[in-house]
Amino acid sequence: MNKSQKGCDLEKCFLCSNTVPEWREAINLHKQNLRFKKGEVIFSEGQAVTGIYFVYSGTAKVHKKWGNYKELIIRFATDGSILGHRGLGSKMVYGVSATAVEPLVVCFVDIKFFEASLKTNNDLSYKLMVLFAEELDISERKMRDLAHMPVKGRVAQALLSLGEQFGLNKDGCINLELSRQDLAAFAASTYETVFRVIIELTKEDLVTVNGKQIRIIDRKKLAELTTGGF
Amino acid sequence: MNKSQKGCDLEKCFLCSNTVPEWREAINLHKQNLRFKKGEVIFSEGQAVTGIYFVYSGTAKVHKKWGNYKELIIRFATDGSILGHRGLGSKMVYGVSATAVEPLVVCFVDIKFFEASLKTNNDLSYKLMVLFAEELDISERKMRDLAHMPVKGRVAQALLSLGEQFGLNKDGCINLELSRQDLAAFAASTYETVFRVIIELTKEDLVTVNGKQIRIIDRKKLAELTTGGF
DNA sequence: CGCAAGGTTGAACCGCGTCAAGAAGTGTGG
DNA sequence: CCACACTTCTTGACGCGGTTCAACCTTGCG
Repeated sequence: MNKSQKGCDLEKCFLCSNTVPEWREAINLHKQNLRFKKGEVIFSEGQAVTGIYFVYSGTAKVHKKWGNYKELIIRFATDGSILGHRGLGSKMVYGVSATAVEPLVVCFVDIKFFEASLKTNNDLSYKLMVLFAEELDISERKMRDLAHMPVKGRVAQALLSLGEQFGLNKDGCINLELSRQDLAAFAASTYETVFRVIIELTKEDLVTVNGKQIRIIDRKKLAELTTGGF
Repeated sequence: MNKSQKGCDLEKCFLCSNTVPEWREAINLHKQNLRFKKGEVIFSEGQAVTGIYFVYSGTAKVHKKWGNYKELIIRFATDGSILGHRGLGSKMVYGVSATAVEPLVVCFVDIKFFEASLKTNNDLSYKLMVLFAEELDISERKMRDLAHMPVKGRVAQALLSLGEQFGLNKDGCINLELSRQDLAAFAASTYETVFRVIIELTKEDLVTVNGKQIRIIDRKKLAELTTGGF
């Protein structure tokens, strides 16, 4: 982890880009830029909340442990995303962990200052509220998927949403180098099962694989796997 | 469904109880009291958002369909809860359904008015934001449980949280008459499996059953079933 | 070159969802 | 008050999907 005071463009974060200038100025006084290498932990489940992180560049996974060996990746945070905003609730403890999966630059904002801002800046808290409403929507959809969708559908869903979030590079592959381990944790399954499912998807010409890269070929048929057939 | 203009005590709703008087007065002009019988639908997944509902009394289940026959109950809404607040996001469509499981009285507030209030009343949007943060926390924990916890643990978790939310009556039973079907949907399992699990729990002296009533005997051991053994 | 870390594959096991069928309640009309 | 239908409960048997374990094979790296 490396500190620096320059290079952070808060405009990228939607919470800041359209909000009152006072907040931007104020946050510039209180922010602290932090860098994390791949694999470094930003914060951990159970830790006391110290502040909130605005992702400037790079990627982090937001995950939750089960036992000592299992985890579930809740979401990925990229440019403009916010990390640790769950600290706002009543109990000031992070409910999830965040770990860099690509070299990460974030702006750290002290929680006290952030809370104070929210209480005076209506635009800010309104936007955060809307953001949360959307995350809740996603979260509830995922809960249903976890409960009723077979692994194949969950992998398809995982690939589709990764493609949407990270885009495709010139080869048409998902623009994120993700270990199979992490893909499995994101699809809420195991390494081996995800492996086999991807082979299946390859044989059905829905995706192709070279190395860690996965290219989505038939988005439509993939999407069909994610419906309950209503 | 039955309309009436009196008998709704918004003080019960934490969003109103401590907020500025202007909002309480304004909402009293815009609210509409609605009654729903057991089994009646308040709103359905996919419908356009019309407004937001404050639960005054009774109970509703918030659920999501999968295919034509499966569903997942996300949560239960009781006195003081809010329904339909997910409509605040960008796409104005309810992502879940809400159905009364006990005779329900709600205050309906038009979404336009509610949005306008949020944009001018900072206290209100701040509180809603905090509420969402807490719900997100719960939602993410549930996601992990769904992914990694076996059915027995999920049933235990379901019973514990029902006990917490609805309290216990004089017999020590969970203070909610819930069909086994609904309990299964809440534990994200099937009728038969939940049935068998409850028999197991009975034999292990963690709960007792008479009819639809379930009494929690050993809260501590139940809670043990809900951990991954860290 | 050798070890470590991840990739690949097969086989066994088992949790739990599914189906089926009978029992026991619950309501309804005659 | 009984007969009938209809839902909810209860139990057994079965089998599939998916996790787990274990072994072997790559690949990268010091």
